Amino acid sequence: MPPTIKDIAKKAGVSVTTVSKALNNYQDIKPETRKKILKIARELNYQPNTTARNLVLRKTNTIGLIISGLSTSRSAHHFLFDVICGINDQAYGKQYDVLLYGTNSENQKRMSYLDLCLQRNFDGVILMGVKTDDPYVQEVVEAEIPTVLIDVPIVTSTCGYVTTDNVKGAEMAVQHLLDLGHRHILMINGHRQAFVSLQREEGYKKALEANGLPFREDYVAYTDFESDSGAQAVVSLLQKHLQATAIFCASDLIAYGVITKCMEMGYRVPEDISVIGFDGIQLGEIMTPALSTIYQNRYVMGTSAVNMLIEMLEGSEGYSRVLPPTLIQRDSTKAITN
Amino acid sequence: MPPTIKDIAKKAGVSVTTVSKALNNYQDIKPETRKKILKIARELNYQPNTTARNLVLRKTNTIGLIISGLSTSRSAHHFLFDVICGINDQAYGKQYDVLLYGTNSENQKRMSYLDLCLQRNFDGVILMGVKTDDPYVQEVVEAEIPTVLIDVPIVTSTCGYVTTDNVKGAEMAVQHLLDLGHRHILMINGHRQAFVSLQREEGYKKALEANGLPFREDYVAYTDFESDSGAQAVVSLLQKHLQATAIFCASDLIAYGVITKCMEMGYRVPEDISVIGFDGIQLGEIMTPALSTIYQNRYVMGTSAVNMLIEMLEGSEGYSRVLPPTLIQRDSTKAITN
DNA sequence: TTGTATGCGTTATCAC
DNA sequence: GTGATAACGCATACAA
Repeated sequence: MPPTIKDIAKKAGVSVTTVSKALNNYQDIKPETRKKILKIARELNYQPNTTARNLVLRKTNTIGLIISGLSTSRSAHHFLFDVICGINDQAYGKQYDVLLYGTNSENQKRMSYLDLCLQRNFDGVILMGVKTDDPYVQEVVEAEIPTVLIDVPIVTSTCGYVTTDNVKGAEMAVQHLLDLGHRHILMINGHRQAFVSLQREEGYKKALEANGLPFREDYVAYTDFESDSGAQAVVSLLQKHLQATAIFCASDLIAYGVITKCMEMGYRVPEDISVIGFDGIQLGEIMTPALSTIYQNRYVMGTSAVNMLIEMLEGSEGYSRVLPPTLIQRDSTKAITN
Repeated sequence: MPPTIKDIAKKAGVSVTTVSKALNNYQDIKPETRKKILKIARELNYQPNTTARNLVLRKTNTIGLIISGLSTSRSAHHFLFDVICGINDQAYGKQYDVLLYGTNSENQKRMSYLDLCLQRNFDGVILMGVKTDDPYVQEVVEAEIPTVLIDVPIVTSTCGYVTTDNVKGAEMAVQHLLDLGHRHILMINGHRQAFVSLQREEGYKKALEANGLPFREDYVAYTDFESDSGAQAVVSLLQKHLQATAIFCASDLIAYGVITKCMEMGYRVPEDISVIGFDGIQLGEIMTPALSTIYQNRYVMGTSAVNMLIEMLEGSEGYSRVLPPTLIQRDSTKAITN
């Protein structure tokens, strides 16, 4: 049994009230008493019981980090890990604990968002990985528990979100290809249940139209963000559109699958076809050819989310924080030659 | 304010005891009473307050996942993420929560292992990423808190560990090179403060000696497991040992750095020099040439750790679980030609 | 089968 | 300055 304030009180010959006050730096305690109490606490190696503390203070100082699709997605870690690091570091600095809770679309049906949060007594939560048609997307606004969403654009008095400017990022990617002279640019998107897919497609469209080019639906294919499905998608897309000279991929992993498959099919990248990705994960540097891509700062997404959540915990309303993407030019894109 | 058992009791016209018992499936409750109570609980959307529960039960059902070097290491996620997924999945299935706690060597000095665990009221902890000279390595055995270490060989009544058989894995890697005819095999190891480095070096040594070859200290260089330092280390090592035809690297990232640098220096891989890694991360498939390596099942390390911890929580003593590595042959190793 | 009383470790109120 | 005492929400020994 670890020592409690009661043990300290007994040993010091004072009441628990006095001990509690001394330990919590109240000013109405005689300096000598405080000193004595602190000394005994140190001797006993006293550590306050967080559970008891949480109960009476009605605050757990705990952030629920709810991640949908944590384990199910093979590719998740490339994106998630840095965000988690950012969250962890920032939470640590602000004296908050992080409870990791991995879930998926199925489990979301079994336990409601509100129930989950109520049971765990989260002060607030950071929610990521949810799809547009996941139950939690609706429930999060009704629950009225301070929540920061990653990459899901919802703002209410208790909900905010942080995301990269995906529209802008996609525009930059496509504009980069246009600047290189490409006119027939395909897009291999993620799945339609991801907000970022919609946004990146919008950016793709905007860039084309800003340059007087038509948006063609049949230029776009959908995948699950993984390399395998990217590879699969590119085959039929390229066969249907032999005039294409460039491909914008909604993730670096898609781009990897696409490039590999293109080479298999006899295309040279970037000589015959330029490919650009999205994310800026380490993989892109390592591939041959090194991948041109749009970088999003995942670590900052994490720290921003924690900061926003804490602001909300202190009374602020939800808002949005949209981070700027960056174009990274490497070897998978090249000016068109003819 | 969320509803409590008191609210239910009032509404049902019974005592809180009855409610508590009904909710916890005690058998000495009249079926109708139970039914009524459950109905009201559902109506109010009652969720038990975990904090209060933890306090009285003296059990938090929470596993502390303490990771040293979570953010500091650029390469961490390749290894860590899968372990975390395994831990999360298994803990979820066994009704345990996972509190993520990232730390580093510095912070370990500021707050002792015991204090950290006492404050958070962890039932048990899974500890990973610690170096041989980190404070927690000593403190973990004194703390007497059920702990499972990842890749740190300590067994006491309250400590166990899970690891890959690194000696065996290294032997397999080196034997693979020997089988291909290589006789001058360099090793680029991780840092000396990692247990796995010591073990992999031992395996390297054993394989050489089993084949009647001498172990030469000057054939081994040390790095921080990252690609950059691998690249750096290989330069001087190769210059000193021009007869070398193969390199065993203690991580896939080191191998990547090594291969890149070798090519820069004009070597062909694997024609002039064979390179094998350790870990089996996705990067290896993507590199050119695709990396031969030793695969360790990180997800199972995670699930095993949770299982072991729960056994210990139920009274079992600490033990060790050593998982088998697998050789993956790809394109970075080749039979010697001369 | 149900209720009363007590305690888990802490903080807060208020009297002394 | 200090100390009873109640309260946080829940579980349980024991009495009824």
